[in-house]
Amino acid sequence: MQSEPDILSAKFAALADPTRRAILARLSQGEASVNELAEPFDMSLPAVSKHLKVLEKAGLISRGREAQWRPARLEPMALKGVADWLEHYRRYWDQSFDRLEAYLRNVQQGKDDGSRN
Amino acid sequence: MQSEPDILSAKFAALADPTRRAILARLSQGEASVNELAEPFDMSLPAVSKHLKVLEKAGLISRGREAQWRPARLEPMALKGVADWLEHYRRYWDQSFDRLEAYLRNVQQGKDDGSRN
DNA sequence: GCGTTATTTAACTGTTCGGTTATGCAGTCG
DNA sequence: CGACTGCATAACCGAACAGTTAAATAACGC
Repeated sequence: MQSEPDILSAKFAALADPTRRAILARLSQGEASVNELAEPFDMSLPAVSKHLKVLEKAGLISRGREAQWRPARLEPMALKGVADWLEHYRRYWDQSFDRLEAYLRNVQQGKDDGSRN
Repeated sequence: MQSEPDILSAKFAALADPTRRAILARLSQGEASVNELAEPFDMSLPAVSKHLKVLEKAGLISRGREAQWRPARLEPMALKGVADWLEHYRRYWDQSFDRLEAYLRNVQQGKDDGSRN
């Protein structure tokens, strides 16, 4: 049932909410029930439940079942998918870093041409 | 002008659209005008203009001004911000990272047990 | 079965999003 | 100047989003 089109968009969208990122941070320290997850937030339980559903549809978490609890746990490989997308761009910011480094070297030598900022 | 609250959310939200990711991919090969960027898409120009504004507000691109063109260029350090957030979770998916970490700990203690790899 | 706890679903609401068309505006060219 | 190019803004629209309260479901403990 994960024939979702454009799962990457779903992941990014899920991560675009601070509440959901906080939930992931909490889950990185272990499973938690909905009530536990909701506790830090000034928000109704159904709202948290909805956030969990978004995270689950994005594959970022999965849910278990223990008696009347439905613990959520992190599904880290989903985050790897995001990281893999980003990796393609790493060379661009590393390269910028290199240029900045070169610029700073020049400044230090009193060779700043003033062309930047 | 980047006093935006929750810039990370803005970045994730900007990345959550396949059109915008395609624009970034295009820009990774160099600056481009709005018309050039819009060309591959079955979409009006104002729509693309809006996407660019979203990307710009997220800091992912910046705009120049050359005569009547407003070329967009990639702002890669913004992506680094996203990568840094993700990095915190790397250990959860990357087994070899754990091994590396353990290895480095051991090296630092001069206690390398040679078990890497 | 009954009450309690944990969670989801339903229905509703205001806001944001992604697109449209129409219009405006800046800069270039003749 | 006036026409044309490149792009942005305005106004609008339907769909999706993030929240609410109220009701339903599920599993437990008596």
